[in-house]
Amino acid sequence: MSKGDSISMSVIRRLPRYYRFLSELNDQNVDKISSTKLAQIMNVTASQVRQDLNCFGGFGQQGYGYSVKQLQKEIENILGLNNNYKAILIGAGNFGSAVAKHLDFKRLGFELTACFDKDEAKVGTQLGKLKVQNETELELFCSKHKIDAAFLCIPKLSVENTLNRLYKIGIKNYWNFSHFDISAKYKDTIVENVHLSDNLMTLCYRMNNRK
Amino acid sequence: MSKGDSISMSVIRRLPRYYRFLSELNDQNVDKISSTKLAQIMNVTASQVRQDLNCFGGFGQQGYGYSVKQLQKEIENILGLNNNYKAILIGAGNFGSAVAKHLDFKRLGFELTACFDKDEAKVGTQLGKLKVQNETELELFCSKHKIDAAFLCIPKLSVENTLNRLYKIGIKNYWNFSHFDISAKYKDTIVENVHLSDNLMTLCYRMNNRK
DNA sequence: TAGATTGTTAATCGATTAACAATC
DNA sequence: TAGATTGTTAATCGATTAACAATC
Repeated sequence: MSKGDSISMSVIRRLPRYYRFLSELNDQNVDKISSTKLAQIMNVTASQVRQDLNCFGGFGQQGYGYSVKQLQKEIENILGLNNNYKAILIGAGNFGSAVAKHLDFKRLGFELTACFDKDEAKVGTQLGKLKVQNETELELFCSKHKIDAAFLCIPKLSVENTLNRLYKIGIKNYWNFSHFDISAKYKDTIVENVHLSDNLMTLCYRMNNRK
Repeated sequence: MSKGDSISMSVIRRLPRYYRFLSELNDQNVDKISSTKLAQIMNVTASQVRQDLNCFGGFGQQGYGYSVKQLQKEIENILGLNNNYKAILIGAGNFGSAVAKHLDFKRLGFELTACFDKDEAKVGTQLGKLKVQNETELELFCSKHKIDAAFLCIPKLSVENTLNRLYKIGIKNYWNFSHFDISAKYKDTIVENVHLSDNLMTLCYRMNNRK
């Protein structure tokens, strides 16, 4: 794997985990680490650590290891966490509120700029630092602000309609909490799905099949 | 792959998705489906569908296909969704509440029997059908009810302490929303992690690397 | 220099896809 | 019976691990 080749999703999905462990090491004032030690802490093989990192560049130094601070910074850049992508949240229900209030978007590459809901009762209420807006104002708001992504915390049946509107105004990156299969129907989109119920069913399977 | 061999996690994690699509087909009163058509709908290969299903048994009929209703039922049993595993939720914050209120646990193999929080202000408040209990009553409650799993919606720093208590009373199956690495430190546990922030960073990476 | 540890190539392992004989 | 589609084996592809020469 040489730089420039496209990176496999297996590697990409491991990056946030490297980033987290490196941040922790940095907080503990560890300043250098070898692939062997990092692998131990993270419960993976040293080979995998070196292979993964070398997809993006030679960040280490033979005979020494990796500088924790530098490596953390490199991964931060690879992930693009400094982008401050402008995002809007649709759906201020249970999950929408939890997401809005709980996550530190800034540190994750995003800035949450607005929340929308179609329930009149929710419109105008405060959600963290934001005021819930009426979903009818979606297009107007987005024409005023350059929005990069939408977090969809609405029920499956509402998704298609909302998606048509978002897609039309050029918002094509989604964080999707519903079971609506976005990428199948909307081309040129980037979708990350959160399927909590699939996850819970998997737990059920594994409990059911404990040896 | 013959029945009895242990199933790979890749296959296991696809089961809930099969289950969802089959449920939908069944709701639409479709009563038979071929691996080819199911594969089309789900955007996978027909080979994969047949290989996956045949890990568990020969549920189809040559020249005909699969009975939707029967296949759905089979996967329901494989996943163990009729178990009604008794679960408790720890942490009635943003995510804990959303989880408690939003998910239909019964259909996912669980029954949520209690919620705990250590914040006195939350104790006694209503969370869906449950009343939030003081976390100090954890052991007492669990000694009275046979609890199978715990949903951990508490911050990383609280996890270790709570986990010690749960582990001691024999609760070893966890749905973990924190970044605390449970399986590394607690043996003989089954853990499914929900790492929302990793997921969001992955979205960031992919936006950042759009070709 | 000697020791350590990377970057990278080669070997292995596992997962996905293709092919087709079995059979409804 | 002929057509369709499974169950299953074999081929391919990709991801992980091992090994080691390069080098700090």
